[in-house]
Amino acid sequence: MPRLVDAPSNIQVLRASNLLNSLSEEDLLNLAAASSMYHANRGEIVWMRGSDVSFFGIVGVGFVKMLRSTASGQDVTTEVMGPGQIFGLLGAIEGCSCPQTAQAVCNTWLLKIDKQRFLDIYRENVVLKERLLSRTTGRLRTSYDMFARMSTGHVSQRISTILLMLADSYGVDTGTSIDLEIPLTRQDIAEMAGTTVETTIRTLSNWQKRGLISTQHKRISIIDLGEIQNLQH
Amino acid sequence: MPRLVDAPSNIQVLRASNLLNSLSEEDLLNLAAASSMYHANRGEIVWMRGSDVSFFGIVGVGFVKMLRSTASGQDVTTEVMGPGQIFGLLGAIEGCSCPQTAQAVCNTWLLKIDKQRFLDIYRENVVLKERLLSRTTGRLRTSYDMFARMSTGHVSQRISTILLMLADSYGVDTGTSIDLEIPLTRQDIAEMAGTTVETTIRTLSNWQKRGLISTQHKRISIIDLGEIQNLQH
DNA sequence: TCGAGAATATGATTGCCATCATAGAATGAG
DNA sequence: CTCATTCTATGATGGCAATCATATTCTCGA
Repeated sequence: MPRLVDAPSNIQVLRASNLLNSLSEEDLLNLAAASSMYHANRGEIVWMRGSDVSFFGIVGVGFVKMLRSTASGQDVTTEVMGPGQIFGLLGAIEGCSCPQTAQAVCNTWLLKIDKQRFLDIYRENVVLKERLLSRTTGRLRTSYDMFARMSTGHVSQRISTILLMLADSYGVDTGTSIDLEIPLTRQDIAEMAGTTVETTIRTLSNWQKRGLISTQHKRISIIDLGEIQNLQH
Repeated sequence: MPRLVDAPSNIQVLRASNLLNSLSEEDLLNLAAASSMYHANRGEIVWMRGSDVSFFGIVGVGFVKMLRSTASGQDVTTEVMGPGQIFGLLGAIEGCSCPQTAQAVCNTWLLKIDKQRFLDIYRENVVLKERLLSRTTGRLRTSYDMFARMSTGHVSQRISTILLMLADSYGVDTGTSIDLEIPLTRQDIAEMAGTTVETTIRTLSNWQKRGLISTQHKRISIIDLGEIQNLQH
């Protein structure tokens, strides 16, 4: 499979992380040396839930989704990580295996960072701890928010919530529309909204006919943001 | 309204918190002096979402639920806090208002702790920061887990998940059954499961007829744990 | 360029669950 | 003890969405 994009450098990816870029130059170089760039093909499982890996990851180029399998076998996506975002770090610090599965949404370059080397730096760095707490608090808040929205309401409300969340994180405002940078299939969106592919397709098709969004394969653009927001009520 | 239970002492409640009990005796007494015991009647709003309060709380006796109102006006309960548990702390540290509403599930004694006094202690205490991160990480994990279970599956699966979660936190194993210590109405459970009262009543009635649970007013006992767990599949 | 496979699309049908309506039971405050 | 109020219970009904089935379109790699 072709690697459409060149690999970024280790240090480049580390600097792009707004959690780690507070580290000293020395620590950054140290970490860069203890890391390895890895290319994951679309759909590739970066790691499986419960497996004990010696690294955590930062997305360099591309996107990784974190998902859980429910008892009934259905996959549910909890988060989508983009460039500069870290995944699997909390498991590394707590010393337990990551409870989620990480899967590449598209062809992705990611930096695998050695847990041990990071922990050596982490243990002595109070600022890093504070930042991490702040980041974790934010995620917790978002999670509760999504939880409240997802556990109630109709499918169209849930899907609109997902679109708006994605637009918030990975949307590019072109003036006439907000384009989502992530190549997501209807299946991907269905897994986030906790519904089926068919229903997702029907919903998005309907919105497209009404001119609220436009889609070209896996690329979605929000045209009528106000109306999408209204759908949440 | 009668106060069925006597108020615990400030220091007693502080010691019951497994986050704060690592503090020095001096700090604990200091905090105790900056706190005030408060009695909330059943249904009373301890604080409203978005309001800026100068304290966070620890449950002494009773239970407090954290809830959010969705755009459609429906309330969703995200967490239930029992004796020794802290709520509103993250908002205090981040310096923003708590994004959730706190409401007493039953007549409850809670300790209101002054934010500022706590922050003075917090800032200098690395161990406390680590513990808080650990606690927050755990909550995040639980939240994602609930999210995955709640955003998919049938109502009976969702309600069984809620019962099991409650049993895990507040269940007392009597040998023949697991009794939930929290007095919850069907409405309360419905708000946690993201469904309606009627459906919750039907589901629980059905389980009671089948001998899986027994209920006496607001008290629920799980009789056939295995079968309730099976319902999740 | 072409073909296999993935992704999107759409119809038909079933069934779960929200909603509305109403009634009975239990609780607790005075 | 009593009554208002809250809580539980249950029926009837309609609609939304899951499921199954089947095309059609689109992508990407050979």
